[in-house]
Amino acid sequence: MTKVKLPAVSPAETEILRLVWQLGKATVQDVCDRLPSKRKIAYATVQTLLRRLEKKGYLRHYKQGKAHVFFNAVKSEDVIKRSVGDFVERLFGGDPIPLMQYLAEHGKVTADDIERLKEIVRKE
Amino acid sequence: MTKVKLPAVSPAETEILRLVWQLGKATVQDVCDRLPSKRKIAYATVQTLLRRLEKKGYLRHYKQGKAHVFFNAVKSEDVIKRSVGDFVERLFGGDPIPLMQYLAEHGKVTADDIERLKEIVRKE
DNA sequence: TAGAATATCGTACATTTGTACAAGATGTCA
DNA sequence: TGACATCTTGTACAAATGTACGATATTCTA
Repeated sequence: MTKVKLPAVSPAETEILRLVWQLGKATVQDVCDRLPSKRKIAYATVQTLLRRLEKKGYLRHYKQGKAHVFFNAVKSEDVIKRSVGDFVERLFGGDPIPLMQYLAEHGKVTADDIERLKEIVRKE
Repeated sequence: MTKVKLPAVSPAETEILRLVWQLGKATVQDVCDRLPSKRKIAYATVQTLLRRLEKKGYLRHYKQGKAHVFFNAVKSEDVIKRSVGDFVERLFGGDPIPLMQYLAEHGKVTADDIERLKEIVRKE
């Protein structure tokens, strides 16, 4: 297997990476535009984050006019797997149930949502 | 309200904090002992983490013999709320459902677990 | 085609984080 | 009481993180 371990994605990087996933592909400007208005962060900062994500191997880019268009270079599943795994490990000692309970209680989760989860679990 | 915003808890700190919660109260040694055997980390490092957690306001300690016994100083709920909130925000844009789905698929979650979640949701 | 926009690039820099050694303080047991 | 085992304290330090300025390059547009 050719699985080279990628460097960890920092929180701020994660935030940006997610937006790129969401957009499919995106320039620095695109990402800036999609940032929640609360989140005040300079264009240059977003740029640095994108650069770092590329350097770490999570993104790539091609040029379009003078702008760089970034796009995903790694299955987002993989990033999620690792992030969630890490997170659950540290905060819940690896047990996902307490996290799900917490989310059920505090996230706006409906009975329907749970019903759908049941489907998922059944299919294993 | 007297809610002073506490400094963020770093990942490594979170790991340690959780162990203290689990133990109720704990000396440096106690924490070291409960570390998963995979996790190789020096006594002194654990100590630093505990010191930092205390400085940040998450822990306190009293003395017992020559050792410091650390204990929780903030409702763990609060820490969890913030950590999970942050995490979900960055990786899922604030929507808890995809995370739950991910967990349902990849965590070892049983139908029973889901049933219990339903109870929780119902009670809102 | 010159200037206005808009991008990237190089660089910087204060903090935070993760990790830990060395020295000094303190408690314990023979 | 003195040696031994333990602890805490002070301190260090490299790497990662978050944030961004200034200079330079590249495109439009009037």
